[in-house]
Amino acid sequence: MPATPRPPLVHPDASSLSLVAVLHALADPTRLTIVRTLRADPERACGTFPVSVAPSTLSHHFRVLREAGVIRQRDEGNRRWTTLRLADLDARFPGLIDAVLATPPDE
Amino acid sequence: MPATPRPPLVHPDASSLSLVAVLHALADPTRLTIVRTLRADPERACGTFPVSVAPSTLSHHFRVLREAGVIRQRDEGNRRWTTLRLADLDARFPGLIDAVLATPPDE
DNA sequence: CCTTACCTTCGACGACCATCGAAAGAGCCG
DNA sequence: CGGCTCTTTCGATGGTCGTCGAAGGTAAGG
Repeated sequence: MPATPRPPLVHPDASSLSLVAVLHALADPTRLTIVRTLRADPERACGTFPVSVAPSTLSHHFRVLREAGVIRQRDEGNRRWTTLRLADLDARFPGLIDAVLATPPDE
Repeated sequence: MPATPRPPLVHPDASSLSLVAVLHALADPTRLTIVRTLRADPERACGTFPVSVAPSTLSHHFRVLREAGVIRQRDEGNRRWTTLRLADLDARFPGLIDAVLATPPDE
């Protein structure tokens, strides 16, 4: 039995993003840390984020962000690379992600 | 026993608003309708919002918005008037509330 | 004083959420 | 093949959320 390849990641279209879903995805401290980290470093592997939660919990947060359209992920070998969908977000909700990212942490 | 007057409403300072709390307050369809209605009409009584939930549920949503610093409420006679804290929000999170309000409903 | 209007609080209920550990899949390398 | 790394899925758990109805309290007016 041949090994099945990784199932392709699903990402919502840029034009179909839901405001409530995006706001909900951003309304969590851990996910906000992920988004802020991604702004500084455009592409990171999953295991390299400065968050203190279990790997399975981190995977859950990536799924929430991905299904809301906040991040895009692609597989390369053993790693899953993550990027911010900055242009898509700004086209759909102009100024929103900039306003969120302009606020420093711990405030 | 004399009747006790209405307890004063508590509102967080403009400088102490939490980004996560504001995003969470906005990440709900009913509360988003309240905020959008308030943009068109600067001051409304609680019972005059075009939402289809029970009065007790509406009261709950007002509390979430008020404690996050999104709205301000004042009592006058029997009615409770609600306003958007637009200036406070824009001073604390520049562009955020504008970006949210720029997105039309049902999108 | 009694009634009506307005809004809130309380208690309850079902749904969802953030979190974890255990297990497993896919890829890479010796 | 065998082991190691990276990441996900599954099941469970404790907590929070949105919702409602019932009850209550304040205000205004007959």
